[in-house]
Amino acid sequence: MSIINNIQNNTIDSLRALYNKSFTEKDFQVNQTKPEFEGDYTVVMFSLLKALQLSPDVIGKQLGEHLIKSYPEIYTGYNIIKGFLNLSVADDYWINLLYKNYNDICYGKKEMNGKKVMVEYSSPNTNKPLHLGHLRNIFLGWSYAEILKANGYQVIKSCIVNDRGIHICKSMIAWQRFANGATPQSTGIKGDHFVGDYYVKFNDAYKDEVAQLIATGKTKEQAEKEAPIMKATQQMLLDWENGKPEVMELWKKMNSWVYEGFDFTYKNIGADFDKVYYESDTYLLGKDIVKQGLEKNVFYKKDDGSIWINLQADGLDEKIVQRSDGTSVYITQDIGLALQKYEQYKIDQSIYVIGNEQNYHMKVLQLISKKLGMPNAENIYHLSYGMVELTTGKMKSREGTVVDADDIVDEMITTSKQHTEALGKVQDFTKEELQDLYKTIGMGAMKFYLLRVDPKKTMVFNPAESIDFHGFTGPFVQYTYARIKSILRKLETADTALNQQQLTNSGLLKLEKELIIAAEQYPIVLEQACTEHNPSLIANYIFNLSKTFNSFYSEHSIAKAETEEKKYVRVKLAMFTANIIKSSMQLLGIAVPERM
RNA sequence: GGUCCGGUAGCUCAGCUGGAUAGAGCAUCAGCCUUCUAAGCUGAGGGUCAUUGGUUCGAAUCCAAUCCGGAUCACCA
Repeated sequence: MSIINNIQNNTIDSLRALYNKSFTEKDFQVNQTKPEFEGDYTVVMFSLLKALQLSPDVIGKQLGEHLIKSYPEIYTGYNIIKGFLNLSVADDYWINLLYKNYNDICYGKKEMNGKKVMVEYSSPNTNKPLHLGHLRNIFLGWSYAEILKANGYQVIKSCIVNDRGIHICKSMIAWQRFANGATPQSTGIKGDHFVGDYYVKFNDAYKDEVAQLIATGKTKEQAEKEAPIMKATQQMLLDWENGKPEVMELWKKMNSWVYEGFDFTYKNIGADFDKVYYESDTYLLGKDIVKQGLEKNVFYKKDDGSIWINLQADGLDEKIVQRSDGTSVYITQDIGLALQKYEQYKIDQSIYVIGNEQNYHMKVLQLISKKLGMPNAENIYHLSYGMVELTTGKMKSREGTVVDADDIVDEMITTSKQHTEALGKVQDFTKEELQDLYKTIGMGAMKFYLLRVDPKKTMVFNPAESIDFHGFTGPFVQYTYARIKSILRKLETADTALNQQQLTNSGLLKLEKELIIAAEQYPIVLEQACTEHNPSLIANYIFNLSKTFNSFYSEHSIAKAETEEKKYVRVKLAMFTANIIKSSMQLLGIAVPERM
């Protein structure tokens, strides 16, 4: 049980004993005491005054005395300032906590709870390579899936690949017309970039054709509709839907190039999936559901044959679920897939990591699912994240300001190499060890940078800041870990009798206690990150823990502690910190080096 | 126009289920390496928490209005 829980329970019990009144933990707040006051944790008494009809001084005194008397193993002192009851917690309490947990690599994690959750993240189109926005999505989804696991859930990581549609046909048409049979192999260009280049070529050619048509006197709308390359693309989509062999073959070939490229990137950044869905398999799903919905009068048919749902009673609008020509729209397949996920895996929760531009769409999806009475409708959760912008504004593919995922990853690794070489600390590393280290640090910086911000907020990507390895960064935390491991290695060889030290009680120094208190909070943070769908809580926490350790480290020597007993405590403290850093960074997808 | 999200230090962000004098990092300035890794530590300056009103013992936090920025409201996905 956490210290805060203890204080809440003890306070409730004491108040009942003292005043014969019942309170819950919601009736008063327990905070960490501000550094300028004496004490470790504080009970805020203002909210109790009315119910008890007593002054804060009286309540504080009686409550403080009662707590010390009833729980001497926890509370050693108190003081009252205005309505704040500041409690001092016994050093033994902290030391026991330290000894109990310092070597537990599962500290903070929960037992399996029997619940199954699917987390869908990274839903790429197969006509363009991944970019910075995808990275935020992928890191977020992956990390949140790991946070769920640490909180006792069974997790299925999934991905839906948007591998069909008009946008895919665009790159296919462009390849047919402009490639002269070129392939990623023949050009040496990574498959997803290769295909993406033809998508760009399509748009260039399309723009030219539109301009020419306008020059002949057509309006812009006419020109956009009539441009031959666009017509060819639309024809290709029809051919695809009819399964025309040469179109299918080209489609398969070009997608396979893209997948090869994606696989490389996913592997490079440490993303993985348990189940991959393809839109080409799922786009027809949902039509049966539409039919059933029509019978149940959830949907209705307009005169032209199109099928709709009216969501006006829920504050939304009418929404089409099937076109007049009988084909399905985006939302239709999503309804189908939502049901399929449930039926295939019997999941208790279905989480979608998707950008906030689709907030409306996801709201509609959930609402329709509910109205259809789908079993999992209540448990659909949209983990909505904000866009990544540049210091110069939004990323726009048309203006070529999109930051490519592979490029930025390479850049981070190169930068970490330069920093590391400049510091000259790891000259005895082998080539392979160096490569590993550069990647660990570069990826650590990148992931931490994208994960440290509250997911739902739009964030600004500042290139100079992202490659900074000082302060609130991944490498700062990694460095803290490496320093601890360095100390522990030396002590291991120097002093094997360390574990035999007996402990008397000589009290904890301020920074020692601060560090234990910070470590004690990890399980709460881990749980909070889960319930709030927010990995940034972990990033913020682990930075704070690392900072606390670094202050402690510079102030007090571990190896040359004042006494053997102090040394013993500090070694445990260092191990505790290192274990928490390692396991929490793992939840962010960030590795920590033994040396750097 | 409707709906949703946001506005906190020069910049990037915490804090938002109301609590003590609003915090970090970067940048700027001043210190600290013969002592466990200086990718570190210590300190200084820097704020009308968008504005106005309300709720109360107490508001960056809750409510209302206003201003500014963004997203979305397709027989696109």
